Amino acid sequence: MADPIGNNAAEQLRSFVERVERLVEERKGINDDIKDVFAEAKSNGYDPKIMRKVIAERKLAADVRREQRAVFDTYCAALGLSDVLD
Amino acid sequence: MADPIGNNAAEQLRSFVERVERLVEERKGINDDIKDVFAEAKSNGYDPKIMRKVIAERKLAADVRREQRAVFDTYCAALGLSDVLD
Amino acid sequence: MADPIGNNAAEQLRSFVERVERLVEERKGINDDIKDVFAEAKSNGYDPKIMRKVIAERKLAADVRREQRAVFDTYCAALGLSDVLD
Amino acid sequence: MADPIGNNAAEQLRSFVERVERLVEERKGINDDIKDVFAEAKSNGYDPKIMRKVIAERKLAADVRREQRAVFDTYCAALGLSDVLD
DNA sequence: ACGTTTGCGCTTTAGC
DNA sequence: GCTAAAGCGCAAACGT
Repeated sequence: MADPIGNNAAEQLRSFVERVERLVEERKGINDDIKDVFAEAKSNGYDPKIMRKVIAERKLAADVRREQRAVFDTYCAALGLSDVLD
Repeated sequence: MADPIGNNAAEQLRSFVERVERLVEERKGINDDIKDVFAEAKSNGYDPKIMRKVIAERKLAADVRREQRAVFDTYCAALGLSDVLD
Repeated sequence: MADPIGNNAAEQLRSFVERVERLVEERKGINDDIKDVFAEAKSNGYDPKIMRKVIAERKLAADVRREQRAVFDTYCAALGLSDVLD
Repeated sequence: MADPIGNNAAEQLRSFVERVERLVEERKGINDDIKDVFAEAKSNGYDPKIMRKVIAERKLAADVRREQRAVFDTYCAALGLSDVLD
């Protein structure tokens, strides 16, 4: 039986949609894992709320560092320097 | 040298924090993957916006089905029936 | 004594913050009022839980109507019609 | 025409429901006002995100103070002291 | 009075 | 960069 044009397209679209749905499922799983870790930490006497603050702080610090590094790299490139911090 | 009390706690806390940070990283990776799929679909001529609508619709339908199934199970349990749809 | 630059800014910021805090207080007051109404209704023999369901239902209906109206307006605009329901 | 029993009840119920709905409307208005204040602050160069943090901090401080005051009052009462901080 | 469950507001994230 | 939407934590409310 011949494969009508449009059928392939439908299959392809279906494939894309299902790939996204699969990834969303995975993401949900990870979110659940995160909740589990906080719950476990809490049962060990740590305050989840404060932990979140700490994590946010570390993330911010990392972002700042990344940004400074990017500026530094830009300057090095502008000056024709090989990057000494590699 | 002995391990002072409090040090273990610090290590444990650090472990929890890093586990969360690792999971957040994974989640970010998945988000990127999702974006990639949409980009690929778009380059194949599919409209990402409409795809999102379709996915949302499918999710909603799945939720409704899940809900109906839950009600059905409740009724079966109430009637002392083994669940024929298992 | 002169008013140093930066002091005005601090005052302005303080003003914004306090306005928000005042509004949050008002909101809390309203929430308390709502609780009072439910309590009064309950003491008159009405079931708060069912009342909440009714209110939610009415809200949902209103939202749906609003949404339909938005779609209608969109169509009117698309067709270059002045909106007859204004 | 006589007023059947139950009609008064219906009116009363309707009154309660509408009072709640009215309060919910007011609350929504306040929420909008809060958004407006943040928007205005932003247009004056203040960062709403940081403002929120500041407000949360102040609230926390106020709560702590309130809590300490409550404990203090309790102790005063337990010791038969009139509360010197009134 | 406590634990469970639902609704609300906030935060964060993604798209435009 | 801004605006809209989804996910999350939190708090109040109901049942035990």
